[in-house]
Amino acid sequence: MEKAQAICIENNTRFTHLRKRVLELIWSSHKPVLAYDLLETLRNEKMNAQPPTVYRTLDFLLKHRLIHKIQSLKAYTGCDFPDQRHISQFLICDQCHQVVELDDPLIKQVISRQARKAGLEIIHQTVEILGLCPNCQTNRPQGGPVNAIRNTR
Amino acid sequence: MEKAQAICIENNTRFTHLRKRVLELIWSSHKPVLAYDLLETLRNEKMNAQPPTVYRTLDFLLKHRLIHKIQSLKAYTGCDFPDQRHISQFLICDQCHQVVELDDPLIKQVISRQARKAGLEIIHQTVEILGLCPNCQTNRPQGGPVNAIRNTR
DNA sequence: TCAGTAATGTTATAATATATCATTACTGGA
DNA sequence: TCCAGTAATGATATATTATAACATTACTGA
Repeated sequence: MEKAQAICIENNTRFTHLRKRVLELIWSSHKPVLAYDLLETLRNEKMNAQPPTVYRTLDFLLKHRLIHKIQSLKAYTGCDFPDQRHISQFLICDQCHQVVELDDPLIKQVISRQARKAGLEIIHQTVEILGLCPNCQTNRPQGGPVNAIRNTR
Repeated sequence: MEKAQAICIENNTRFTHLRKRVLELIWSSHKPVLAYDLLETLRNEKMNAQPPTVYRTLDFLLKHRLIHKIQSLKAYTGCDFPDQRHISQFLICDQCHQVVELDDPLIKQVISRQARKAGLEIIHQTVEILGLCPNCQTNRPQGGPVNAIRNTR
């Protein structure tokens, strides 16, 4: 939180109650959070929120690299390394939806190299790896092998 | 198209008019297509389509690996190598939205290795690299550098 | 203090996606 | 050929995710 505060000061912007609260909510969840779940929580706290309230706040937090969006889950998760610029990769458990953030230089480098070889000037890398986490591998549901192709929600 | 046909026969399922037409539409577009754009096209062709018509067909084509979904664009694109099982990476131009499909074994291997190192049993890799394609690099819009963080739509 | 801007409130609506049940069309066996 | 069973599609409704546009409030710095 102090880091978030510091980043806001540095960027000459305000770390308001709303922004702080949303960041807390995202951080306190052990899984990526959906925008409308945040909305509901804020409403329960009598914060009189509407969808734009949430999406604006999420945009702010994304812009200042305090959170990430997991595209394949349409969900938002805290950034583990807010103070250093980095490119993340996400390991997503298909069963419990827990997410691990990697900051793997090797993956980053290989992707960068191959993309540039193809002539692309890179803006952003989205790397989301869906699978079963160690815990869910042992507690499997019915036992059948998981189909590799599916919509991830 | 013959390959699509063959794949359906092999999987003991039907390559109906609807499925064929949707696949044609996706293939004939040089960019990833949105579901509701497909819907509109089908309706213009007097095919009397509703959202489930399109999404069911997309699910079918995804399941049989005839198309891919680009998560960060919420759009669908033809698969360049439908007959061989593979893991794709996508190079997406932020400006013209053109997409190139890579099937890069090195990226695949590095990601697999690092993910397994973290204990994940992999189901699927989503790798989407946003940038500027060679053509759009020369025809830049106003000249300013592009912000690295944004919502990709 | 007050003007300018940043942030939030408010209303409405767009865009994406799925659930459910009804109907039609194909397939394979009697 | 006909019929039963299943695959595919039709149809209606609704859920979920996200943004546009304008009004109001709250902070900041001269």
